[in-house]
Amino acid sequence: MAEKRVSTPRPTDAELAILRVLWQRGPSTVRDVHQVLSRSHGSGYTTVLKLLQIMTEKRLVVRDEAQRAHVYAARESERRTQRQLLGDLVDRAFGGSSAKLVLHALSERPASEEELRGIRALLDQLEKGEAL
Amino acid sequence: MAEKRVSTPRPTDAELAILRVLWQRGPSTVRDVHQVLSRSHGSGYTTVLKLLQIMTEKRLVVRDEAQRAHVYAARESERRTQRQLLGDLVDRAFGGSSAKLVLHALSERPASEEELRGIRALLDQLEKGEAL
DNA sequence: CCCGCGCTACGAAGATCTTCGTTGATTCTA
DNA sequence: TAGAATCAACGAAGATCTTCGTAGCGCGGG
Repeated sequence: MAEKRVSTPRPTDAELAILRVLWQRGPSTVRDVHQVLSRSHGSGYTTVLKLLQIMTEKRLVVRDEAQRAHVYAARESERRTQRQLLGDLVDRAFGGSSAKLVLHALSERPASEEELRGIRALLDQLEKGEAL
Repeated sequence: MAEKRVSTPRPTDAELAILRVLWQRGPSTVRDVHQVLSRSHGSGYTTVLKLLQIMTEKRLVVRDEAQRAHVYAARESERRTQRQLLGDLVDRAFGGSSAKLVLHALSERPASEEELRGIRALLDQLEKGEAL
């Protein structure tokens, strides 16, 4: 008897590239996604199609077959997926400490003034013990 | 003609598990690594050996063959590897914005008072325009 | 001296990922 | 309406990852 996947698996690199297009454009056809990706990626049409078919099986995306050109949409929000990926990385490489990760991230890639203000605001909230 | 890898590739999950043992224990034999991993992982001895051999080819680790039981050590520091993994994730999933990642990380997993102070200190430095 | 144990090396199998060619069906158009 | 364009489906190939069985070597104990 086959196991039933309880949660969506971690998207691979190619799958994440597709998800980013879907998050950015909203529900899209294979052609839509392919045209965006072909610029940066150079991947063929049927490659994108196959990926989307597999992602449908994996339940990373949902497919609307009402029209001849099926319309795909990301199943999980960008935000939620980012959190999952972060959680994975924290566990796999940072021993579970998100603060360590934050320090690395900030020292690696400078953020803008405005972004830093946003982080300070969040710190303030956290120190007040407020839940998010 | 084969291309010469200019930088070490991104470690896979299994490879990262081994690297974490090496970072924690320092230079170790296959047996050492295997004993640590077999508790949590259940992986066989020759599996760990094979991984370490491949990681040697990929230059993720260095091997000292002076003794009959070779001694392996991580080639890149834990810190540097963590930065690379973070940079990858920022590019692949966060559109290059490390600030977005920080916000997610902090709101996902609360940090301690002391850790928050560390982050504030770093923010101060960044706002003064100091390089790191 | 010789056997067995610990160790490396090798190769192969199975899984997953990524790619794309081909086929056949549907829709458009001249 | 016939041919062209568009599309989903399928399968297969090649790459990488992970696993482990087996072979072969050297060392140490009996």
